[in-house]
Amino acid sequence: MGIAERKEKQKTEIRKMILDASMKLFVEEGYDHVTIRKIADLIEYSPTTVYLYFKDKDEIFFHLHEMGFAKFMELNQNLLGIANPLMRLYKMGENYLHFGMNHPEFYDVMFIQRAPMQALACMDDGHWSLGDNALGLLQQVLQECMDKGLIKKAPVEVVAVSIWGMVHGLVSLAIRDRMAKLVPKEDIPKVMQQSLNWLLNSIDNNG
Amino acid sequence: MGIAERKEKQKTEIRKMILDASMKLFVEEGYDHVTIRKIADLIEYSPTTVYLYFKDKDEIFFHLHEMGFAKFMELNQNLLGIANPLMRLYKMGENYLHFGMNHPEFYDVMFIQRAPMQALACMDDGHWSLGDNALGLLQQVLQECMDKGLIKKAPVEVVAVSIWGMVHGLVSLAIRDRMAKLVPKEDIPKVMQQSLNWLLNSIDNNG
DNA sequence: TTTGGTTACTTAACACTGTTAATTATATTT
DNA sequence: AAATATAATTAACAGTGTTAAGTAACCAAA
Repeated sequence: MGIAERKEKQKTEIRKMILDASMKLFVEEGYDHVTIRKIADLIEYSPTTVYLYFKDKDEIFFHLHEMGFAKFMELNQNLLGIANPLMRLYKMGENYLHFGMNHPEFYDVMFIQRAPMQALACMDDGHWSLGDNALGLLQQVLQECMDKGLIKKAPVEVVAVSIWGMVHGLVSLAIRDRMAKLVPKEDIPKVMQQSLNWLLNSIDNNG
Repeated sequence: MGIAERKEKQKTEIRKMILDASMKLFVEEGYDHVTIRKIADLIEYSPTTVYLYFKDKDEIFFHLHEMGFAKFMELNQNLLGIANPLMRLYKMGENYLHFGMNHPEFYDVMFIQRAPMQALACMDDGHWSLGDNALGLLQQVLQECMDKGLIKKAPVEVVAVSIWGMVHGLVSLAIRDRMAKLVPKEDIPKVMQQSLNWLLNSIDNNG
């Protein structure tokens, strides 16, 4: 059936057009400016056509959220060459902070907005695999650090959540302007770096 | 001028009515369900009347944000009796976590949403005094701990931002459903507690 | 090739949202 | 009582997500 195949191809093609348009609007104008009508304008279809390819707006944001994770994974390729797990842990934190500050829109939809999680809840496998994988990596590194006696022993889940909590807290306070009045805007990256240093130093056995 | 006084009184009375209605909607239905028209319905005025008392919706959210801080300060009264600064620091963290988990809507408008900060930016004194005061308290406690040799010495600003970052991170991840898939919902408060314990233990000199 | 049926897409509309200009009603002052 | 200033309203604009109903395009069988 060559026809069915072609149809399928066209369908995924339009899906891609919609996501590309959403992405463009998202990156250039931000979360709030991604509207169904603007997407439709960009792909030169009527607004209702969008609903033939996606259940609702949340589902589109879910895919943007996935693209954000892909971008983040890409950035984390620089971890592969680092043998020392403690150094790798440090670099992971640095990557996280950099990603959040350099791509606040993506960070927003990945970790702050409710939309993608609501779309996820309406899916067959309601598992947040991308987020879980990321935290899994963190847990692995921590376990390795503990096994080699580089950091103080403690339940990995707790330490992982704590570290993730801190870097997420720093980024989200910053991009939602809760730090600007307290720490001069230009100093924020530096202070974040210092916070990360301080935390990892506190748990370092040779600190 | 008794008339001017009475007028002034009426004006602030209607302002209060608007804020009370907003608060009611906010607490009962959440951030997204606070609309100008619903507020107007509750106070039995037309929607446009709201604009005679508040510049825009963000300004209303700014006041809700302030009410949230008032609520939080109230909760923190239990710190007054604690002489040991390290114990006080611990209780502060606990209060923060409890407040966030028990009043997610308030936490949202206080630390996550952009609206109140935008309203604040349009004011004469664009200073986030409430947030800054809260962090000031944290810095004081930390300084006291360091002076008494209870925790390792480090730049207070850095440690303060780090701790705030972590508790904020934990709460905001939780209330935006980023932890639910990873930590069973009923275990979240316990894990948070453990995270706080772990962090404060890490910096404790007698740990 | 023409008919019938499926699929793809659009038009029109609903029920909302924040916000503003113009208008009416109310209260105060002359 | 008439003129003026203030308060509140109606009507509307320009958006939003989303759905029901109608139209055009394509493919399969007669």
